[in-house]
Amino acid sequence: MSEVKEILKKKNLRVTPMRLQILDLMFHASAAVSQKSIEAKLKDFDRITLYRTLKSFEEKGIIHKIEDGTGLNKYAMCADCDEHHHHDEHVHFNCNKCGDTFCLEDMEPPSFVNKTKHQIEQFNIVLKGTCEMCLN
Amino acid sequence: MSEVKEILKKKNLRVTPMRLQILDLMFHASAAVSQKSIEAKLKDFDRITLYRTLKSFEEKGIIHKIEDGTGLNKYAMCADCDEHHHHDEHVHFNCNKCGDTFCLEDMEPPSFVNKTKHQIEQFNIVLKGTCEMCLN
DNA sequence: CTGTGTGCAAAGGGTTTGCAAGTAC
DNA sequence: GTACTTGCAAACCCTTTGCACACAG
Repeated sequence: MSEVKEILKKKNLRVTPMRLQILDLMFHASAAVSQKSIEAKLKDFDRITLYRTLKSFEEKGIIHKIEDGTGLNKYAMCADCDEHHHHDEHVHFNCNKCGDTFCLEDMEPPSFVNKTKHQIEQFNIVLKGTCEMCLN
Repeated sequence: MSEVKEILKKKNLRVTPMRLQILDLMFHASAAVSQKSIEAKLKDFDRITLYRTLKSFEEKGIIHKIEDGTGLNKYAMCADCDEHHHHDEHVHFNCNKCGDTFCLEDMEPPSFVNKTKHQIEQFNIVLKGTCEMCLN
């Protein structure tokens, strides 16, 4: 709990019980979390405020949004992002069976040689398949 | 107009004016089209029916949905899809300036060597940047 | 004390469902 | 004629906005 407290202070966000619990939940999650799953676990907090909380976390570079194609936006802690730039150009993986989404920090993103006439600046890659847990 | 008529017949969908016009629009579009842009061009048709039309086209493998990260879902004709399988594993490109999205049919998708413990089966790649038109 | 954060109510937007009338074949 | 398709109304869900109260610093 004290780690996440430090994160909030470092980003000049006020330390409130709601923020602590949300951030703690994400800090210890093994997969990216959807807003829905946060609501389910933290029932007593207001759903609308949760939108604002996630938005401010995202703006400060504490978390990043993952569009994994399931329709549900998910969020995960940023490894090295800040309010100026999101370094979220790593590969994401979404399991077709359990629906969980992970950041594949260890996987090298492919270099896109610019064969098209368009100028490539960023990219978003989501791999899909069966995750380690569901394979066994 | 006769090409799209053949497509509908081949997929066992009834040939109606609405379907012809929607499909014709997508057939001749240079970029993927959003539902909003279809509504703008085909004002006289019912918005709700358009949802169902796009859904049935997608289910029959005539078009595929592209989630380009703009929030607006877009659709493009499938090169070689059918009701059993979508071969939409080509790379997509989204322009930050004009917002247009293209299928990069010519770009070879990278082969993902399975370095993770998860089993990779499909992928979704969206490149972002500035398109040819906006560069000039 | 001051400004930020929270909760509630309401509004907004996109999407889906139900049903009767219309139309392709 | 029959089954599919359409249009309209209403419902549903997710997300945003406005505002008064509560609370962190």
